[in-house]
Amino acid sequence: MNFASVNEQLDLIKEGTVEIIPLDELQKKLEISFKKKKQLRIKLGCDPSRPDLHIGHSVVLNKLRQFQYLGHKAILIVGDYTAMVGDPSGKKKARPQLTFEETREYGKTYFEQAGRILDITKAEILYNSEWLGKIDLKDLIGILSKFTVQRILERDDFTNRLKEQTEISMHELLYPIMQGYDSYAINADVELGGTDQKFNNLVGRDVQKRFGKEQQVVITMPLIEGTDGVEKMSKSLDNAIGITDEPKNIFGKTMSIPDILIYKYFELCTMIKGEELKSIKEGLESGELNPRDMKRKLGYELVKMYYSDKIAEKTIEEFDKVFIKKEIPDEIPFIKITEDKMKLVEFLTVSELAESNSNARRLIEQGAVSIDGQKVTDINSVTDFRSGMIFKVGKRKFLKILKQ
RNA sequence: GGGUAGGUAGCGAAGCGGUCAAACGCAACAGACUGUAAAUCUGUCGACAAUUGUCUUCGGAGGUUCGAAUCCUUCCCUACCCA
Repeated sequence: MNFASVNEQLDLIKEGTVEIIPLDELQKKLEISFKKKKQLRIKLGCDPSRPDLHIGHSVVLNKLRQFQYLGHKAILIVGDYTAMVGDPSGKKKARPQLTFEETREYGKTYFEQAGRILDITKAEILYNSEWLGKIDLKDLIGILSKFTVQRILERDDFTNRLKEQTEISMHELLYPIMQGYDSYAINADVELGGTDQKFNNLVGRDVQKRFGKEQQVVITMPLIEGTDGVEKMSKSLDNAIGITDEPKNIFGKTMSIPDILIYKYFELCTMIKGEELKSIKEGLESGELNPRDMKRKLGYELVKMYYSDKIAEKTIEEFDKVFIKKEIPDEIPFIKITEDKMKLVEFLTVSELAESNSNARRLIEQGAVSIDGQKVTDINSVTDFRSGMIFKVGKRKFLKILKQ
């Protein structure tokens, strides 16, 4: 294994990070690793309950990939133990407790998706039930006695929640310690995480210290805003660009982000680095580069990352066709129809172009529905089906009729 | 164990006996416009039926009333204070 020089590694690692705590320890670790030709162990914890990854998750995964590229060992920890215990912290609905089988299944999905970014074959994959499951109450009390309530409550989240009077359940207080114990159990040299994980990851350092191990370095990465430009990217807020989304959706959603987010996405979600990245930043700031064009490029890069350059080109073409030239895309989903005619409202609902009959009527009233380019505004209209007929609802829903 | 404040549509948050399918904000959807699924503006945003009608919703279950999200009983859940 040949490593790049320590300084080269450091420069690359620093890119895009928020904090490296502490930086000099990282340098030391890299020096030792370089001398002894020994891989550093880079830990990333993943939550098996939500296996749909989006490009917000990719920020940290990209960093992990970079470590792999530099020759280090990526270690993915699946938090199956915590998932099996079940986290009831959602306000009203207790999250369902996952079974062993489910955690394995979700874990698998996670690796499948993370594998689009990482070289999963070279990563070490561990389930924290392996060691957490063996801790009995006596051990746990021993571990807990090394921490104070004050220390755990220091965390901003908890302070805020106390202030805002939202509940904090007991096990949430334990989670940082459990996560920290993972670092101890696997001898992590570095732990990666979003800035929201800073506290947890720092507790990892404490646990390692208490148990007489070398402490890990904590690297935090920014959280990115979702396509709305305001809230943190998250699937439940419906502002996420999923890495398994269809190409046209990855591209389209990218085109819908506010201009201020363009650079951030380039920096954190694509593989563009160094000079090229810098010129994008400067071009956008000076106004030399048209934000629209940069968004196109961003969308292209993202589709390329998760699919291929060919598909990315095709996606751009289709986008131009539909949204700029207002034409019909090449590939349209189709529906097989046996009836000769049907009320339009009813058809829109059964074909799922509209959610309900009421919704279908609204869409027609709003002029959102057209058949073969002819706008339909009569909510009582009856459609005679013909093979090849094309329905358009709103800007981006198309459906072709195949008569049988 | 005692007390207090609460649980309202995807979220946040009004309403506190009829004019409540429920203000307002955000999100979402549609239209216009454009540089794009950006910004801005306009409209829509429970379901069914259609031109203002019916049905199901305001933590759950009962009850009072011509009439309840609004009052009563009871149960469940949450936060805070006291013990």
